[in-house]
Amino acid sequence: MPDGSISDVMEKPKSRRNRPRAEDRIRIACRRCNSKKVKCDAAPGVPCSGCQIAQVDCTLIDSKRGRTFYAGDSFSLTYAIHDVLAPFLSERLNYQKRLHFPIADGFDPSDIGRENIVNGQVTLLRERNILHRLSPDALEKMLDVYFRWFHLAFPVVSQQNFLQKCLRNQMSLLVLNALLLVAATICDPADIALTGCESRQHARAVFYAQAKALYDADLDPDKVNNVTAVFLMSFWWSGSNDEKDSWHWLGIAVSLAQSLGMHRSTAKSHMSDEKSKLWRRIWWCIRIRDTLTSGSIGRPQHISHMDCDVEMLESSDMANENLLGGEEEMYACQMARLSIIFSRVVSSRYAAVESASPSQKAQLESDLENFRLQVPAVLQYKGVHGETGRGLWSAMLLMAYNFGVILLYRPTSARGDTNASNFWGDRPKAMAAANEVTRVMEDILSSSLVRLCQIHTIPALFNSLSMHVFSLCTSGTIGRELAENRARTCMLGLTCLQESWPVSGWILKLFVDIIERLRQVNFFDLLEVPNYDTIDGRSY
DNA sequence: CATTCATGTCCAAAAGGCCG
DNA sequence: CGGCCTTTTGGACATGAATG
Repeated sequence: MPDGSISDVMEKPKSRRNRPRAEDRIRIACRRCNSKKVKCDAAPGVPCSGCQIAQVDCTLIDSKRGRTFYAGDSFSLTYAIHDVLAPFLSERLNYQKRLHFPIADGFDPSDIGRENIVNGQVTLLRERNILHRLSPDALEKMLDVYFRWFHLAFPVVSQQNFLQKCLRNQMSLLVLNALLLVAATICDPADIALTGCESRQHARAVFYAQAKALYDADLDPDKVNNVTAVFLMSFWWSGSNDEKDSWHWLGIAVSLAQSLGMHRSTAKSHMSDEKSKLWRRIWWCIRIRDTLTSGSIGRPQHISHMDCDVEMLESSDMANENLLGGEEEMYACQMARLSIIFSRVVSSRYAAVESASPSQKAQLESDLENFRLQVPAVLQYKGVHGETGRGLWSAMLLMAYNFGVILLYRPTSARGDTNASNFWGDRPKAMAAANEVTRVMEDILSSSLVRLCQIHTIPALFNSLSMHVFSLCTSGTIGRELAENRARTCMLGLTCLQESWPVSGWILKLFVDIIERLRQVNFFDLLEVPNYDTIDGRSY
């Protein structure tokens, strides 16, 4: 054996690569060589020897080098456009009547492939070293919290179906983690320990990281799962410089949903009744959240009313989700109705281009009033019951309603040109709404259910706070006293809310900082701003 | 300029096919 | 079934754009 000497064998584990001469490497290989992973010698205009022998067309691969493409940031968008939207559009031509076709269908839950998908998801998380699994007890507890306190406001998953899949270990880890992110946000402080995390924020971060990794890796072929998960991820917002905030994830949810055609009626698409209902619920949840988010952070709405013809959400759509009373059942439907009006308030009053006419304004006013009148009796606010949580849904609805009222009526500074500012502003109505929000918050605070508040409580409170500060600057002694107390209640509410929603904390801090600065400049001497920088979680 | 990272090439080992 | 040849595939390393 002339060659197989010992030294040869010893060499093997190290590097037995004889410097590949960079010279004979070709710039771009042809398709065939590329797929076969063999050396290619194609020159411009001349087929490579491999293809010549095989007598096939020698075409160079479509290289991505030299193109401006940053995969990380826009990954989600890339997915939405290339993977979902493109096939949708290309098939659209021969698809006139039916709006939804099989290509958009997700996997059947009973699919054989489901196990592999779950395994693939676990593998990815393990590789990234971020796999965090809950004990069966903890999982059950968190799911319970989710379905008891969140699901009815945003019924984006089918409870029965999901729980069954959990038992069979076939649920999408993507959806599960997004769901746990929400559960960790609103669960009882005592439950956090069950998850094995140090704090609520830690738990939130853990579940978010897992969901995001799974989403980015694009491991779940079920497109509806992706929509659902991304929607739930929009409840994540870590701080003011987090680019991937609620608005970002919502935008993706909207985009993915629209590319599936969720914004269109499914009536003519021969879809199963159950699926049709689920789609309708998901779509309305996205819409509700899109308008409320837009109204609170002042960015444009993703969804245009004109593009949608999904039937209004009805309580029958919520069917077979086990309901305790009428209140929960009606909540989402009422929010859906409100979101339509809310959306118009935002787009007509706060559009970049002013176009609303007095009659449109009057229409909005009467629509809001009528909305309140038609709210079913079970959802009319009659206080919050601390033990059972009864009344919380009514409270949330009332908050959202008043949030809309404030947005519609809040007066603008009288300094500027008065024409434009007086057109919309109606201070007494805005004040009344702010006071009502404050009263409701007071009830919630004394019921110790703050952590269960929906996220729109924050902008509602914050807007009320602004109104109180407004009257603080302009009222007489008694008015000031009242306004001061109300402002304090709002701040207390916002402070408590930050336990669940960190956004609340930093918005409040920003606000307090600004007021501090104004005081120093002696614009007006304001209320004592309590120091909320450090919160011990108990005694406020 | 150095570093980082996704993308691309192609070596070499494994797997597959065929024949006597 | 062993030897020889072809095809497939894992993965080391090169490359170049983006970024520090």
